[in-house]
Amino acid sequence: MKKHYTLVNNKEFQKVYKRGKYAASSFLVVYCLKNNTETTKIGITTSKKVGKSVKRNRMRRLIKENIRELYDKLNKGFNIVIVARKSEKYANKEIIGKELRYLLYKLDLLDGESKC
RNA sequence: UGAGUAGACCGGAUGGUCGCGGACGAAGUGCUGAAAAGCCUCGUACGAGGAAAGUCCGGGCUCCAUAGGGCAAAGGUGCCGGAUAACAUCCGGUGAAGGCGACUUUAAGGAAAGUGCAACAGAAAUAAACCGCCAGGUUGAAGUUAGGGGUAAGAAUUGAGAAGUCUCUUACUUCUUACUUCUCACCUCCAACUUCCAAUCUGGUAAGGAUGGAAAGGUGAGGUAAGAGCUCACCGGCCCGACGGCAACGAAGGGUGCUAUGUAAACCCCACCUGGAGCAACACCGUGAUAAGAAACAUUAGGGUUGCCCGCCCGUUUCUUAGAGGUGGCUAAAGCCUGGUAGCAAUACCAGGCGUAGAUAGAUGACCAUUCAAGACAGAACCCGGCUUACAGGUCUGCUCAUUUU
RNA sequence: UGCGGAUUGGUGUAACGGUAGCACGACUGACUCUGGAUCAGUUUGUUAGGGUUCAAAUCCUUAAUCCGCAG
Repeated sequence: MKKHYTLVNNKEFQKVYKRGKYAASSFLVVYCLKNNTETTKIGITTSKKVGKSVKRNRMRRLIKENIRELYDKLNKGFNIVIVARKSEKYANKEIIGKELRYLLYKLDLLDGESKC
């Protein structure tokens, strides 16, 4: 995931929160909004509710790792924000990946082929 | 062998595939650009901690103020010596407390400069005199002794008188009176003395008195009217103190019967220290993204509000206000490792070597295999020195105590 | 990142270093045919650890949680 594909400014995040669709599960919340370009930009936030810095970093890395695999399959032209809700001790890549794919499919961002 | 105590160290390892960060190098007329350079691609080595944490202290660095120093305020520190750039840190020592011991803990100046506070309880709280104990006076009560007076009764003796018995006398008996002696009861007066008696006054005393954190040295003996350092012995205290130590302080010895509670982490006094703000500081380049408010226009359409309704939100242009963004600061530093010298040590000096993350929404992850003790606490954000707090487990060393054997 | 403040029963709040109080709750009983109201009673405590003090909610210190302000 290269740098210029990530959301940076607080304003962009606020736009997505205000005007976008969302879908939630027990671990994650995904927001999305059309941005009228050909690239998809992704932002990840982990609030302090998740835990201390080690837990927050762990959740962010797991989400990143999953996004790295799914990035090419996503429909283009969206701003996506992924929020981590809570961290479980035994959350690993598989569980996060399942939920992420389910949520993206729900928002029509993912083709039906890779649905699980 | 067991129990304990002090210190040092480690904080999963190895290999493979994919991925991330900055650095260095290389190639390509691939893209942008006038160029420098940047992006893209490939390769190389490197890439979180003992606490990176909390932000509790101290500094470097930057800006502001002063451009000379002092005072006050406010805050801090507080046994002594040393180390250090500095410190509330560290090292060594002193005193005190705890432990059989190794050892541990210690904000440890001043209470005779002053002010304040000490609830409740208790007789009394910083000062004695409520009870008690003792002595003396007064009064009362009781008792004892001695004396005086009165009333009533009895016994004995003596004297006198009268009567009776008897022929008379003597003698005997009875009665009355007086005196003496004895016994007993009651009343009264006066004196003296006594009291496991009571009241009150004066004085002595600090032994004893349910309390309290604290009651003004403790224990024992003598002493005393009762008591008391009143005296003595031991212990404790205070003062002086040869001598030792740079100092805190220790201390042989001598003197003194000893009047002075605690609290300064209450105010305070004394000594010393501190100008303020912080890398989101600051410097440079720079632009028209964005936000807020006002006015005008358009529309009741569409979208969002996770299924429906109500309600709410979302547009364009102009003006005003704010100033976004990027680069540097940014890692070579009071640095780390090894050895030597000085020092008990903290540490200092010398020599050699290494010079080791630098992100900017924030880089360390995923999967597989092997192995073991099955991996805790936890993620750099300008940088150092400390402190504090969290932490699975493991390794090593010194010392102490107990038991067993020799 | 820096600065400041707070923490007392279930809730809101008092308390000079000296017995932790008040109101609303909750529970129990009485009254009532029953409930409400009323009356009587009970329960629940200083964020945590250490220190100073004879004695800490209060003073000092270390930690935890929460809130606010600046940029």
